[in-house]
Amino acid sequence: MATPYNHREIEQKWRKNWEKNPVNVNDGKKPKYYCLDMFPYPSGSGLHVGHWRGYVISDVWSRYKMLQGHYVIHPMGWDAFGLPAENYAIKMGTHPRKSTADNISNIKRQINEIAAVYDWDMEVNTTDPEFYKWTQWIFVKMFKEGLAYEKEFPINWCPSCKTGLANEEVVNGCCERCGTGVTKKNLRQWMLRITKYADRLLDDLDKLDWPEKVKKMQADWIGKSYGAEVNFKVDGTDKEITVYTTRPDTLHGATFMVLAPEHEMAKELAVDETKKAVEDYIYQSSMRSSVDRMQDKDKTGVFTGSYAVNPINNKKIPIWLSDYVLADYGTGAIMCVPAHDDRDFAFAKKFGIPIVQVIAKDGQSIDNMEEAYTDAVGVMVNSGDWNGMESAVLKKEAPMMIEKMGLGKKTTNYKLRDWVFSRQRYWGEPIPIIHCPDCGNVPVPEDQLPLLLPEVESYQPTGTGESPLADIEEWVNTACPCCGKPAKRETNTMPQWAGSSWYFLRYVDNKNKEELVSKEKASKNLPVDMYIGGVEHAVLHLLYSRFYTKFLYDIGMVDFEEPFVKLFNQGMITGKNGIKMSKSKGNVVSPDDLVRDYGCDSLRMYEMFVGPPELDAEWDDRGIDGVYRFINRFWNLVMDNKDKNVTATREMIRTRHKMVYDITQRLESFSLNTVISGFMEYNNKMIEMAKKDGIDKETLETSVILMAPFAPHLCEELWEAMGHSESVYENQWPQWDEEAMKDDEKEIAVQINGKTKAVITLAADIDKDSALTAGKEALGDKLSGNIVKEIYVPGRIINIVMK
RNA sequence: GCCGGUGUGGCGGAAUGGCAGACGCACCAGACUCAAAAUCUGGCGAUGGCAACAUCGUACGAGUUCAAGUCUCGUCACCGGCACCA
Repeated sequence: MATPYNHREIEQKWRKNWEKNPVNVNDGKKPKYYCLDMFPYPSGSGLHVGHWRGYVISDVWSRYKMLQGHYVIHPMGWDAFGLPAENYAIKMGTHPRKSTADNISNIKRQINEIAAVYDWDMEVNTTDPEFYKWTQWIFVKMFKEGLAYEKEFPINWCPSCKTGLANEEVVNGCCERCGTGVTKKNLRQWMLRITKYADRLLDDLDKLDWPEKVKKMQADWIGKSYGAEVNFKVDGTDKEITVYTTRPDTLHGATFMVLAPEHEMAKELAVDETKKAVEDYIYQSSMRSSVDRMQDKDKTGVFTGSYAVNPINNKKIPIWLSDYVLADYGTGAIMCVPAHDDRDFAFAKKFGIPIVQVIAKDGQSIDNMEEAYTDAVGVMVNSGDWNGMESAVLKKEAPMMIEKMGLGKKTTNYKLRDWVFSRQRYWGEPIPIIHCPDCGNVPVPEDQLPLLLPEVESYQPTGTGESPLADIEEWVNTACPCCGKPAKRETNTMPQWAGSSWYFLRYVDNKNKEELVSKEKASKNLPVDMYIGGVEHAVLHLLYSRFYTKFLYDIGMVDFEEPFVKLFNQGMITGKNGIKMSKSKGNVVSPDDLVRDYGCDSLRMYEMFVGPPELDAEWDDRGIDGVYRFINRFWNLVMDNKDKNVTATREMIRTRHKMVYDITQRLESFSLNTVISGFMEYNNKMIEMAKKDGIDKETLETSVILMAPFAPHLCEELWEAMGHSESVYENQWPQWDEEAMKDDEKEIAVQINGKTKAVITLAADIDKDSALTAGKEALGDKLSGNIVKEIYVPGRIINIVMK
């Protein structure tokens, strides 16, 4: 018996060896492959087995690509700005820089336990001034291009985090981070004009090899719709109100109009009798939180006292205010066609407004509509010249027709809003803008970047909704770079997304003092070939990164428009009953003990074995025993047979080629759980063969190479034990030969009417007639009655259909 | 409400329309052992039968097919996303 498997010794040994002789080196000849992990926020609680899974997936993929002859760019870094460190600072008085550094060193130690081929020379940290210099630089560039602008308007405000939020950060009316109900607050904010890129962000989704689900989520978020803007005159005045509608075909059915309470004309439409009610309604709406507005589906509203004129039929229709109309979508005003829109219908019913049907469903007009008919299917009625037209046709043509008639114009709309980019917090990149009374907003000159984040005494946001930076007078007061007169610095900081929107560019040139990334290195190493991370970033991070990349493309910094060619979202590892692992739930499983008891290789393989990588999986410690046993059996098989000089039999050769084929196919389709079960199956098969005739060395060596992406220490050790002085990663990924894979004989199920009655073994190349004859023979007595049909699927099945 | 996804043994899960349950966990029995652990061998969907075997079985109901976990239609359940977007 050979030495038993000792994971501690082996793993220590190879860690040291790899440090001296790295296995993933850029010799300048190999083609590059950029495999990127979503970089972590260095939280205080460290890594659990769920984080491991993602990092193991990307490392398996990286090592597989290495074996296919690539130099793999596989970096890691830290998304280290953000609220937790700042809140910790408020509570404990520790500077975020200190707690962040501590967390990073702890997590780095844990990540090293994974034994991934990360290249730490490429490490980046978003809070490093040498990094955020460029985060600020991009902002200055955007400002100069007119993409960053200031605006005062009611933004999403989290009362608990005491900061403004982007639309993307509001989930069901609550703060994405802390879950507190979001309110509106009127504040001066920095905005990024992401809407200017809406069409490109939408259209370029087609180019991406991403999960359809994520592409759809992004498309839905951008929310492009086609329709028309129609102008309505306010009766008795020369004022006009413009509405946006996707259903201009129903224009004749518009019997009232509703404005958002925040609409600029809301107040002036009130007449003496309605003035008080209108002002009350506007005030009440402003006080309601988003959650409130969303939960309460019951329509509220107030009549302004004014009327508009429907331009298509000159009918007078009342103008109402209601908070079901959103101020920041379309024009903040809508025409209401209660017969063909659910919300308008509910509103009209509640307030007794007439309902006029303009599309006849199934050619019928309905007298007392019970619900709105929202399909654009049917013939137009009550619609003047449009009567008799098909609604579906009219829906497409109406925008152009309306434009020709001079009633409005054809237009498109998006749900995507500009990005609220400023935060009233300390631990983020200072926005490099100086407010000068004479020159207006002046960016900090590029040669003066980075604008360092100053020290503060208190991290607590100020009561006025300003950042703690506002309290540092000597920092705030500065000279205008333009005219030299006294001016004030912007005190807001950037959101956490600022650094993560471009970090993947910096890895490949992280020490460059002159440029964000040199053009040469960018075009040589990017874009990212494979991006691996959780699906929770399907909208925010991925959309922002795409936006930044397109901007950098436009200003000539990079020569690609999409940062991530391929995307893989791994599922979450949960505790029992699918409960998310968290410190507060007490169900966090730390990898540390498992690595100690079973070894890194066993944990890596078990992480892959728990289930399909794209699905969530409940963690169960017990399963790792199975993987550990498998590794031991494999170890013993190789160690006991490596020196026996067995000549390969036909069966051994066949098994080897089949193994290469199966494992490669499963890897290519990212079915990593079945790769592991495949190893187990072939291991069982090899053990069985070894018992009979021994096993040849080439088959053993092949299996070691195939397993190397999954169990690196084990495979290096076995490879060395088999007499090789170079690393197992010096090999090329094995190839299979179709001919060699072919079986001589096949087991064929013999069925009557689709039910298996016998199983026979036939020569693989048998002809149809002989196969059927053999099949019928095997059935014997069971074959009674009239044979209607005989089916032979080579290598699989014989089915005799009888009456 | 709309849009996705999923539904298979006690459990995790596997099956290019072709023998459902690979592989593993747990469990049961046997071997080894003074004994236990470890290891090895065998068993392990349900019902009936001593047995060979038979019947049923992939959420539920229809359908297409020689053949359906897989394709089509409908229903239910759970998960995820969006949610008054005019």
